[in-house]
Amino acid sequence: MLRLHDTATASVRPVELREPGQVSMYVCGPTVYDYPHLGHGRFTLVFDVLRRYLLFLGLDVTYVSNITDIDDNIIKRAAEEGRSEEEVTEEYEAAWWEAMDALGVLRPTATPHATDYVDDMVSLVGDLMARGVAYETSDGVYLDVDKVPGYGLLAGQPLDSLRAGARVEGNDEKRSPLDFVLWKRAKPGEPQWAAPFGAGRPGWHTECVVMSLDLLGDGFDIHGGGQDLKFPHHENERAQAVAEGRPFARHWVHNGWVVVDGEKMSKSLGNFTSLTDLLAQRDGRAYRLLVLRSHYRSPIEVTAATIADAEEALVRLDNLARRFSLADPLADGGYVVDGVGAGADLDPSAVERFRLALDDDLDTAAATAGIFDLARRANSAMDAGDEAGAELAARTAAVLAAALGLAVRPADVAPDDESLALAAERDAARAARDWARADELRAVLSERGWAVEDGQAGTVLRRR
RNA sequence: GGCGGCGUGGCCGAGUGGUUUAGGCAGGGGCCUGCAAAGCCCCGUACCCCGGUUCGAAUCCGGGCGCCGCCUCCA
Repeated sequence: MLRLHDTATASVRPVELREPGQVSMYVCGPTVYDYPHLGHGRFTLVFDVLRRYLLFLGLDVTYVSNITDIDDNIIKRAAEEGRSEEEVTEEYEAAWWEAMDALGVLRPTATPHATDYVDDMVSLVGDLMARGVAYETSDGVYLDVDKVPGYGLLAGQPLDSLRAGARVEGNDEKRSPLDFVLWKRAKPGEPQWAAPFGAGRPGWHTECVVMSLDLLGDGFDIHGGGQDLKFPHHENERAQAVAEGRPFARHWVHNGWVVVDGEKMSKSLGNFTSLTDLLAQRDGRAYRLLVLRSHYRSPIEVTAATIADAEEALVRLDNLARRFSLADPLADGGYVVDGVGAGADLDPSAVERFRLALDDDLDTAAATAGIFDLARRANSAMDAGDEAGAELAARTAAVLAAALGLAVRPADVAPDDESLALAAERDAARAARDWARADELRAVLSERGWAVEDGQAGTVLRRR
């Protein structure tokens, strides 16, 4: 039984599904006006891992994640660069998917775009007005949060303190500082859609509630996102659903920050690091492993050193894959279904440990530790001549790693002919016990970027 | 100001009222090896400070110090 922390109750509790065997989850996606950063990488990895674990458990998962392709930042960016909003969103959405693929994040089941849902959003806003919970001002339509029962559930603090802390805005026709915009009237030259309450564009909080309910239905199972979305974004999505009388998410899951020098990494602080840049230089699996080794609700520090640390750890797993000629279970880009249930031959106690760890609020750190333990057991058994036991442990390690989306593979780049010739020459030298020549050739190969190991069949080359 | 979180061995980073070690990286010693690499074994006797509860606390409670976050666009 999977238990997850639920922001609405501020506790870890069992995930109770709307329909047995079926999981519906919605994860707030990016606003595509810039390249993705490390924070985007973290939340997509966290929820990818959750999704994969649900799949591993044999559940059907519908995973919806939106693309926000209309918003103030996009308009601003387009104006700055003298091009259309569409050109901006097209470029950055492409960069987004490229990064997701490099991270090995499974594509969502559905990827709704805000601009495809404007009609529905207009209907929702009109309905909220008709119900008397939304009102017009000179610049748009706002939700009257005082009319929403239970507003503040996700914020985790008294409404009064939220009000006290709310920024005082210049144009204040709002009835409460907590009221939020559902529809923004268009200024001249801005993208706009017709609506009974004036041409304009939807507010950010409106798109997610409309798209999630449309694609997943009332009372879907899990709604996820970064911590900062708890309030006001998710609170406000929920408020609209509540005002409509529709059951919303059953379980709220929020992941922790990426931290730089002890501070939250964010666009407003200007200390963010591009995910695209990271992936251009490093193995995407290293970032996944880094994310897996900490708890999803804890902050993680991402630096060159912590990435390098993860890369070294990955080498250990790749070496295991090489030693045991393990096939990458994710080679086809898919996911792993429960090895035991599916009849795969795995170490049952290791699988049990893995499941206990993940069932406990997705403790990927403990699950990952188990995988490294399996690696040691596999190597150890092999050294002791227990081939069957070794292979069982190794295979289990690879499958469980893959269940978390971590491909373990030899990762060997095929050596070029010249290097192979040098390796063959070295074998000849070794056969002739010409150690000086053999060492010399190792140095040459090393300079060509190969780690040289003496296997039973002779010189083995692998990329350093 | 309101609310919340954190402080673990050289580094990253889990976890927990005592019994069994998180795990990884780096470092030291050993085995293996022609020498290495990979692998295996051993090692550092960690838990911010001060009180309290308890047979026993790093883990619970109180106080202190330090750091961080949310309340505002933000994953």
